[in-house]
Amino acid sequence: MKNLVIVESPAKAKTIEKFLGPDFKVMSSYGHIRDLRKKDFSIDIDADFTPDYEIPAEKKDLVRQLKSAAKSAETVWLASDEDREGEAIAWHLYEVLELKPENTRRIVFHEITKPAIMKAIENPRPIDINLVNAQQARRVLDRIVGFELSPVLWRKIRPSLSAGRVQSVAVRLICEREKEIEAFSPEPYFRVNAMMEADGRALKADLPERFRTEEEALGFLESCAQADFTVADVNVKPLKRSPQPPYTTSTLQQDAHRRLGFSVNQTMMTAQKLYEDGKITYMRTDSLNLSELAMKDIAETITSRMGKEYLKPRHYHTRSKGAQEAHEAIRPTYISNSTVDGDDRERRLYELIWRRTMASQMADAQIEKTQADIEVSTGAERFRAEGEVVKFDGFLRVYRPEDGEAGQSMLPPLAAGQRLEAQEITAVQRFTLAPPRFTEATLVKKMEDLGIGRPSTYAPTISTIQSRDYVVRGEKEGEPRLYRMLSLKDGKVSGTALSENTGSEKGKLVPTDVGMVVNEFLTRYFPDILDFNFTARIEEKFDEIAEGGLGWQKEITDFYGSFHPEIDRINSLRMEHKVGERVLGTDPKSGRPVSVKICRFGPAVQIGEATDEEKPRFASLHKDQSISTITLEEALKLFDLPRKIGQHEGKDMVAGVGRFGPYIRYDGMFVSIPKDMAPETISLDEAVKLVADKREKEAQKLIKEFAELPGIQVLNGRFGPYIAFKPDGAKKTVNYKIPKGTEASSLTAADVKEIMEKQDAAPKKPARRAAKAKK
DNA sequence: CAGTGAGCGAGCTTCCGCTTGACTT
Repeated sequence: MKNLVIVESPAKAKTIEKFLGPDFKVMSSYGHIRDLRKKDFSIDIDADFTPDYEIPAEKKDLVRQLKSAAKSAETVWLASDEDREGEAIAWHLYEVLELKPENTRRIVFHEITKPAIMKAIENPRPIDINLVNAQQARRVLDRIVGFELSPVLWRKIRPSLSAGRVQSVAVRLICEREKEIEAFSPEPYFRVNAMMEADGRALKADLPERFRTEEEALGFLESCAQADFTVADVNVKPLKRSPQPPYTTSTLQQDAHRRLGFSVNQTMMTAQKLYEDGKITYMRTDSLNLSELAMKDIAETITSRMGKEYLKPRHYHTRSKGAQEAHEAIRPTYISNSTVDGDDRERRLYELIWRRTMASQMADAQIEKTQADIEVSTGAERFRAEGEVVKFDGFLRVYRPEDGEAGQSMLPPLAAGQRLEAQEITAVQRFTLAPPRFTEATLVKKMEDLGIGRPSTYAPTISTIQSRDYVVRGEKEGEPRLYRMLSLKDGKVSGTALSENTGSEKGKLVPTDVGMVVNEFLTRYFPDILDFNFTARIEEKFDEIAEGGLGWQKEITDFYGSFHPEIDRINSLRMEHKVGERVLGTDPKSGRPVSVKICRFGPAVQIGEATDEEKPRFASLHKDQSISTITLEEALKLFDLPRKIGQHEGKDMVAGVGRFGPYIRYDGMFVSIPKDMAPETISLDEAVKLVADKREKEAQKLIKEFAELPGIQVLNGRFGPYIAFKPDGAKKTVNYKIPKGTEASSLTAADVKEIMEKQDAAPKKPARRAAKAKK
């Protein structure tokens, strides 16, 4: 083999191989091939922070293949991305594959086009060890922060918690926003608008002033009853609107959320599919750049479809902090395809990308904005009517901005001095708005603004803070709120009370008690790490390392020198109360103190102290309760459960609330209590019925068992029939799936045995680190 | 969420950034 080219992504490898011809074999590293060992700290502090790298098990096979390919190649071309991580990947490849300097070349290209790649091949350079060292500094710092901070949380708050340079700041943003919302009290005001008529044509006008009270609003409406309305002046001015740049990961996530209702994860999965199918360019990017070739194609498409007056080639420059711009912006690979095959999501996301890309190279929209002020004869206030006429649609032809005034209607022709007829004037009560909770997409935007996280980590970070129980996607619908509406029609003012929904948390990111407590703790004791500018500041240091002006170990030594003593200090602090603990008062029955805090299994109430003679009693908070708001009464009420409802056939019937919600316990079995009943009030009769229903269901559950296979049952489960096996004396059952197309009721003992053996022999898939890992 | 409802206590948990798997029970 003559040439081996190694890139990071297999989809990229496939494309490049086509450009390069038969003398080149192109393989992929699938990202990093080596990292710090997963479990241990893996940094030798005493040996100048020497990292202990390993090839993860799942990469061993790949590395073997790369190594043998490299051995038989005359020249190896390391073509990983041109950024810090890419340079490190090249270096790790060089080391691990034991490459030789004389036949190794490092090349880079920002766009996957034949000329760009040919040019790269003609301009190889050595591996930039300074850039590699900047990556090592980044990697080592993140490990130090994460692996020293997290254990502090285990000791002081709860096991298995996590903290890190990125996730902890993300949680902080959400917690602080929540505190702003809690501290906010909405102020009512009245907003007035009018439906008017000019020579038989309707127009809408608003009053720029707001009224603070209903009395003031009423007074104004009443004064309007006798008033004349006259156009005072009409102001027409041209307005230019320009398109937005093409998508990056972050803006695509935001726009797909707003316009298509996609979660950040959905967007990334869909984009990944489009990328693998060769329909769009790489989807994890912070670059606004379009290749010359793409610009040319887009220009041609615009010209041929819409005419050259719609074309305006534009180059965009990124403003985002820490952008590394190793790729292009996200764009269609072939702009002439305005749609693609695929499922619904793929088609919609593609179309969005196509529109935004096209628009980014199109002419400004020319708009004529008309503004008319309307005098009220009885007072100084003036109504204002606004209208827009699009003189030339430009980029609006393919992409409409979501927010903003686009779409305002036209006004009928108006002239100064013209009299208008008021049809109806209404004053509607509104309320000042608290700052909005973050959605996944707006959190990503904020993180990008702060330079925290990278395109490849936005979606995973959002998953992490949710799987750690720091943050949940809100489910509360909000509450109805009454508001007043006053209306002036036919000379009479009438008032109505209306209701609207407010405070909905649906789909918004809401901090949990654990999230709040962890955030309070970290911001108090580690303010430097939690500072919104921490990442930006160390990025400057990493840049210096990359430029060769600073040794990476020196930088890490400095950081560790100030960070680690703080860890020791906080660990040794003896705290009288647990972090986040709130003392509610005393239990009137026992006279012992009552407090709420984060316990091993989450937020809980505790009566008494561990040092007391009698052991403390515990009760978990309900899902809708919070450490910060629960009262003593509510807390004590939690100890009313589990409650003995009575006896049935000589056995106790007990109601309680567990990890999976309200339940009835009877004769060693548990039955969930449905939503329309409560454990506090459920009657013995109701409970008996629930138990009977469950027993009946249980009876239907068993499809088959076999005398010769003890402990094995064929059962009817939530997802259909399955085989359950409980080894003798074991606590847990092991389940096996029944192959598709097999009738469960006709299974024989031999069939079952065979299914089980087959699945036992099948290789287990590597454990996924997901939310399921929790107990 | 293929069963379930803490507390014993040994041993475990944890970071960020590159990449895609093989699954839909």
